[in-house]
Parts: sequence; C-alpha cells; structure tokens
Amino acid sequence: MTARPPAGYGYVSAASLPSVAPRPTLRDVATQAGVHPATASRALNEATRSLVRPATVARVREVAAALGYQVNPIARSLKTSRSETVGVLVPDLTNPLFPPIVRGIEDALADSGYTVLTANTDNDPARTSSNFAAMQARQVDGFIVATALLDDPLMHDAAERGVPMVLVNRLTEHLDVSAVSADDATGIERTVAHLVELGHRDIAHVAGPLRVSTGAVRLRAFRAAMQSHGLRDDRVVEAEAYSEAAGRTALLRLLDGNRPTAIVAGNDLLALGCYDALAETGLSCPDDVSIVGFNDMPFINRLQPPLTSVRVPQYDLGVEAARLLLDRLSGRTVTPRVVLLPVRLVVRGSTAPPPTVKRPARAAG
Amino acid sequence: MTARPPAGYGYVSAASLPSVAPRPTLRDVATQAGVHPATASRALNEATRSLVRPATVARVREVAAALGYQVNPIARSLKTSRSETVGVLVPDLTNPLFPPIVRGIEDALADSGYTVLTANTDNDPARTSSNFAAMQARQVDGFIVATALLDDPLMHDAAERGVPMVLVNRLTEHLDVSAVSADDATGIERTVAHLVELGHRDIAHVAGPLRVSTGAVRLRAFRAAMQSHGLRDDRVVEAEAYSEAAGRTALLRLLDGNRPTAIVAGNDLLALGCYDALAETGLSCPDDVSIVGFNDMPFINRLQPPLTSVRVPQYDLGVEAARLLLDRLSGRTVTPRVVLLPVRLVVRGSTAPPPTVKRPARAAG
DNA sequence: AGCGTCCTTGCAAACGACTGCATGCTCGGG
DNA sequence: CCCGAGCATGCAGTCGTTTGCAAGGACGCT
Repeated sequence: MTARPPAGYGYVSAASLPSVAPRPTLRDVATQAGVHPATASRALNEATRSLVRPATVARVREVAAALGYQVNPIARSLKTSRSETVGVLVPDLTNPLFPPIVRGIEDALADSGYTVLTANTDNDPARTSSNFAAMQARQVDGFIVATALLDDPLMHDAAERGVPMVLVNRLTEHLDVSAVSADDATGIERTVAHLVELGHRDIAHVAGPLRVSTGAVRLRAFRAAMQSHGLRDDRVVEAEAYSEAAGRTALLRLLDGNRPTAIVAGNDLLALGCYDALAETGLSCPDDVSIVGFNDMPFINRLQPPLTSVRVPQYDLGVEAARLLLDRLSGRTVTPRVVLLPVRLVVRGSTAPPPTVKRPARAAG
Repeated sequence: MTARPPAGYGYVSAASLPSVAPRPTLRDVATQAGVHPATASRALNEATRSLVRPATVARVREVAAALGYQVNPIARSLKTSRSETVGVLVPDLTNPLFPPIVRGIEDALADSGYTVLTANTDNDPARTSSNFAAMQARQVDGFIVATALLDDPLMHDAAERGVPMVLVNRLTEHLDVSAVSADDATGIERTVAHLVELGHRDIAHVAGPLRVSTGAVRLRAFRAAMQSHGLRDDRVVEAEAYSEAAGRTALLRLLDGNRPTAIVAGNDLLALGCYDALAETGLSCPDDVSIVGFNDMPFINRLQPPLTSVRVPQYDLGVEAARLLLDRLSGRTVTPRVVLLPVRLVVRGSTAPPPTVKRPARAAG
C-alpha cells in the first residue's frame, strides 16, 4: 500500500496549484502577532478580553482579521464541552405546523450565534431515543422538543438531570421543564362561543389523540366551554392521529348517531378529514354542518369552503422557545416557566348558523 | 469570589446524590477491558477492527456495551477533521416546497450516521455567507444547497476548491457541481400538451424570476413546447418572486392586453396569485381561463377549483441529493453528476376546454 | 534450533483551543 | 532605594480520539 492522500479533495502536489490553505489556527495568529497562543485566545475571547492589555488585544484582533481567522468550534467544544448548538426534535417536518416553529427557533438562536441540529422523530420511541442520544453525543447545549413522547427514558432522565430543555406545543405534568404553547384553552373557548352565538347547540368535538398533550388539553377545554354554556359536553370522538384519514374515520363514526350541527376539530388536518367525511355522506359544510379547525395552516383560507380556524402564532412559539432556552443556557433563569401565547379565532366560510330544518316538527320556514 | 460550580446543572456535593456520572471515555473502556486506549479505539472502529484479534474485539465491545460507551464525535472530529455532519441551506423552510426535501435529506443521511445542520438564507447574500461560513467552521463534511444564490463568493470558492456540495432544485452552469432536480422541461411540455389537447391556443406563461434557475428552465421549456405545437411563444410575463403576490401582479399585467385562455404558472404559489387576479377581474377559472401550477404542493387539491399541477417528487429529491453527497463523501464518485427525477402532470379542476364564446364571430353553440 | 514474518498491541504525538498557575515586569509608597 | 502589589503574559496540561511507528510474541520454515 503506497501512501495516498485522502481521496476526494482534489489533492495536488504543492507546486502545481495554490494548494488549499488550511484554515489559520490560533497558533498562527499568535505567532504572527508575536504573542503566545494563550494570550491570543484571551484577546479573542469576549469574556477574557479584559485580562489582556488593550494594545495587545488590538494587535491580535487585527492579525486575526487579516488572516481570516475563525475559532474552530470543534476544538473549543472539546475543551469546554459546550457546542453553541441546540437540538430540535420535531415529529415530522412535513407537517405544516412545524416549519414556522423551526424557523422561529433558528432565527432567534442564530442571533446568539447558535446553530440548530434538527431531527424528525415520527413520534417513534426508537427514533426519538437514537436522535436524542446522537445529539447529546454531539454535545448540544440544550434541546427544544416538539415531540409528543416525553416518556422516552433517555429524555426523561436528561430532563431530571437538568439538561436544558424546552417544550414547544406540548406540555407535560410529569416533568419540571419549561414549555411554550399556544393558549389552546382560550382558543377552544372562543370557538365554542362563536358557534353558540351562531345558534348551534349540538356541538361535537373530534379530538386529537388524547395521549398527546394538545389532544387532552383541547378536549378538557371543550368540555369546560360546553358546560359553561349549559350544553351537552359528551359528544366527543377521539381520532387516532392528527391526520386527515383519522379525522375522516372519526367523524364517520360520529355521524352514525344523530348528527351534530357543528364540529370542533382538534386541528386543521382533522377538519380536512371532516370535510371528506361530510362529502361522502352527502352533507354540505357549512349548510348542514359547521366545522372549525385549529392552527390556521397556510392556504387553509383557500379551501372550499375556507376553514374557520384558531390561528396559532407558530413562528412566535419558536422564537419564544428559543428565548427560554437561551435564558436557561446563560444561567440567568433556572426555574422552569410555562409560557402561553395568545391565539385568535379566524372566522371564515366553514361556519354558519345551523340548518333550521333540523327540527322537522317545527315550521320549515 | 468564592469558587462556584457552573450554574444550572443541579450541581451537588458528591456525597448526597449519585452525581451525574460523566460519560465513559475510551480510556475507561480500555482500562476495564485491560487494553490500551489505542486498541480499544481500533476494536470499536469498523475500519480498523481487522487489526485487532477477534477475542480482544469481543471483549472490548462487551465492556463498551456494558458501560454504555459512545464515541465522542467532537473529539473524533478534532482529530479527523470530519464531523459526520452536513449543512443544508434552504431559502425558507416555511415555503411548503422545502420541508419534504429536507425530510428526505435527513432520512437518507441518518441511515449513514450523519446529522444535519439547517439554515435559512432567505436568498439573502449576507445571510447565505454567514450561514455558510458558520457551517464550514463547524467542519461540516459537505453541503446540500437549495438556495438560489451561487454567486456567493464564499460558496463559489468552496465549490471550486472541491468542497463536497450538491444542489437541489437549482441548477447552475457556471459551476461544476452535482445537482438533482425535477425534470421541469418535461413537466412543462406535458402541461402545454394537456392544454393544447383541451383546445387551448392562446397560452400564456407567468414565469418565475429568471435569475432563479427553475424560472429560466421552465420558461425555456415553455417556449420550446409552444413552438413545437406551432403556437405563439411570446405571451410571457416574469414574476418578481415565487410568491402569491407576485403571481397576482404578473397576471394582472398580462390581462391588460387581450387575454389568454390558459396560463402556465411557474409554480403553485404563482398559480394561487393568478386565482386572485382572476377573481379580482371577475373571471372564472376554469370557465374563462385555465390555470396550471407546478410542484403540486400539499392541500392544493383542496382549493377551489382544485389546481392542476405538475407533481414533483420532493422527498425523493432530498433523498437523491443525500445519496449523491454520500457517494462523494465516501470517495466513490468524484465527477459531478446531474440527476433529473421524473414528474407527473396531475390534472384537476382548474383546467377545462377554452370558452367558445371567445371567438364571437363563430356560432355560439 | 534459529531467524524472518506476520499479527497484535502499546506508545506517544498529534488535532486546536482553553485555563490554572507561575513568572516577570511596572509602578507606587514608605 | 527597596519591596510588595498587581497587571500582563507565558507555560504546559487537558479535553477524547486517532494513527504512524515500534516492539513483542508466536509461528513456520529451513
């Protein structure tokens, strides 16, 4: 075996091409500035800069700039065991709920020099565990978690050990961690109020999976709201997942009995599924049944009919989560906080007064 | 100042709690297995395993498993100057085109043990540069770039220096890098053929920005297709961006003259903008004007009317890009390749035969 | 029986930055 | 004029792995 340069990098003898100049190291800067690497390090480092004579600082920084020096985050991480990187775990980036959140996180973190490692868990325990472990191994300084499963032992342990962690759009009662979420309860409350105002009395709820915190929270809010209006709060069916298919199935099950005049769907995807179910049953929205979604996904205003939905400030959710984490990382805040962001009911074409023909005993007019 | 443990990690005196066991290091494994760290390293490392006696390998691996040892990627990176990490640059994760691509990339890379660093550039040169630099500093092994701007000097230099890089959904002629893209030309060709078959002759193109490669490619394809049918190929207006607003503006400009019976939009967002413009002008789609989009975004089948569009296999685009990059990183392939993935025209309600009233001289029937 | 050759393993030097400690210098006060 | 304090800087070890080199042992062959 003859010695070979590593393949793939267009390696050439130094004579022929201006061979790729290796990135300058701290030592290069130091030498060129006529100081010891330690001094250069201190001069370049915000926190230790005060230990170095201003003139020296200036000289070092000049040289560094001239050489285009950038610290090697890897070497730094090895020594400091921090990485200026945070891990973001989402179930599925393809779900329109998450991109704005992730975007908000990235924007907010980038301002502080952090970068983001993302992974999709599909809410699958195995994937969650392995992704989480991989991120921990890469020394991420903290986590932002939008995944449902907090039962993951790895994650649970980590949280209890005090690994910085913020939950987005998911709450937990078992664990003492910061979380930021939309004010789902108020959203549901307004939704119910809106429907009641339109004249609905038979209102059903197609709930998201109850093992997911949003599913449980919204169901509870639905019950509370219905009770406060003195209405039956037990017309509820749980969807198996937050998906169109699950929404369709759930509503079909519900329509089997005597049908409600309005449906509060656990989220927009479920609402879309409800559209399908209604279409299959020959019912019309909103003439026969009104439907309200949750999240106000992009383009949902262009559906037929445009969906009334609760707008969740997803981007801000991400930004706020990032802030919480940054506070935690900087040591400013240590006690977990829960932040609820306000929501807004956006009324569109999918909600209308109930059909009066519903009570055939009365006059049809 | 009394010495203080670093804040925020629930630090306690070693006696009171089972203090957080630091992750075992290679040295721990070695000691416990009664070998030198170097041997342990070789035993644990796929590529060097053959240098170690099988019995020793087994012993080391057992101990490693028992201790729950995982290599420290940071230390490894420092030594090998590779990071098992790739950088992904997208303009905006919030644009529904990109999540599936990113997801495909992540899934394909995860299988090979790579993790993904993502950043949004907004197609802004400054953001692009700084993100790119930050990723390079973090020793990413390669890049997958979905951003329009290849003029970025940093990126351009990097590409020429042979930094592994794959373009997604963007092509370039100035640079010799691998790229994977949808077969846009064929998509447009099929679109035009479909419209012609329906009876359309006056077909216009609302093109995406021409400085973006997809904009240019699709325009060229449109011209070619029209010519091949012997039709006028100059009814074209360029949108300033791939956005609904730009699509609306562009079409309004176009409708000023005598109007076409069908519109080929540069992508779905532009098509949505066209919907708006038609609505404002009191025209109906598809009765007065047919519209075709590009990309087949999620939920676009639920619009009013459901949009005929060219389906692009976005997820596969991401997977393929990841594969190309992996090939490159493993040194198997060094010559750049361009991969075009097949597309499919999905016909829905936004396309119909042209209104016959258009030629008032003829019979109205 | 001796010697050469693998094969297996150990040694130690990196990779690049950070940091506790030591050192040398300057300056001021008595 | 001397000494101590304090500031600025240098020294060297360290983080956890990888890897070229060398050494030791076992084995086969003559």
